[in-house]
Amino acid sequence: MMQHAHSGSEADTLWQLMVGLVWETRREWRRKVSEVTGLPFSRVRILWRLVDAPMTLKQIADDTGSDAPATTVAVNDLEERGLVERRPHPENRRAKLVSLTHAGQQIVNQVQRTVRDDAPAGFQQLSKTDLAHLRRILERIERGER
Amino acid sequence: MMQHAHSGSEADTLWQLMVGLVWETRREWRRKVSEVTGLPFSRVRILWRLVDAPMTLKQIADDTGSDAPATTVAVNDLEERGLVERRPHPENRRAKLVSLTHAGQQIVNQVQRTVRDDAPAGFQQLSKTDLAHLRRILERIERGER
DNA sequence: CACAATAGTTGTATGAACACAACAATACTC
DNA sequence: GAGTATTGTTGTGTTCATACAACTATTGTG
Repeated sequence: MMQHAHSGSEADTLWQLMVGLVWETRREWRRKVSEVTGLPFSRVRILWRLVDAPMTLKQIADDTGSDAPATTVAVNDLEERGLVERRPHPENRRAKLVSLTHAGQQIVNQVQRTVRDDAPAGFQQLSKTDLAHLRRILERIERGER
Repeated sequence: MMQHAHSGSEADTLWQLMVGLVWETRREWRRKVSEVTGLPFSRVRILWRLVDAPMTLKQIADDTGSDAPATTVAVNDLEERGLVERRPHPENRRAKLVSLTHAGQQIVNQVQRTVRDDAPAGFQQLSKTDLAHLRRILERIERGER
């Protein structure tokens, strides 16, 4: 388990603890997602973000932390695979809206169906009360996020 | 925010929630760690694991999920930089023990000092009671891990 | 209208991660 | 002791991620 010990507040300490729990499980999960979809993980990540609504390339770039050229390449890749399509932006002729095709949506569904991301063993040992506490706390953290 | 919605148990749902909170913060954190150390993240990861005790290459490989050749290359790199040293294993002449040098330890210290990984804003709004709950629950999860 | 800013594209280069084949040295097992 | 398994090394190739330069088209601003 990786330690990120700091001399910060209790909140920071607990954050490190939480990160440690989550972090090491992600590598295997990513690998499975790639395996199931036959796509690089970065591509699946984009599909995921498009589920809610179409996005411009700029939005995708900002959201994924990659630059414009990388985003163009990624979207080209997805478009050539028929998972995504570019459409003109109704209000800005410079921009293009990228949206999921049916096939793209199916990929996302497939991942959700196929790639189990079960809670680690320790989770299963929590009492109902603890689970309720945890839910309340996590939701509070999430609400305060921004 | 990425969604990993499943139709699993409450524990799994909360796990998804926790993963979502942690996941998106890691990219930037990794970038900073690499920037500060001048090392690929995979190298720092190995240094981190050596803080507690020396490990054999086999152990490092298993622990990081990479294969033997990749581990050899990584340790070569770290050794050439003087951050790590190979010593014969006292009980198994096939194996070698990899341990941190003083310089290697300093890199780890430097990361801990330099790269802040503060808890997200929502954390700061938790009451003392909630923090205590959270600590207890996280520790329980961690103990039940294996 | 001239100029700057924004959105996207193309091309190139580089570093990182990962996987496999082939091999050497040591340890274990029948 | 012969055969097999373990530990580590070397080399090679592939895929991914990332960053930058140079460019077009459109929009906004003085």
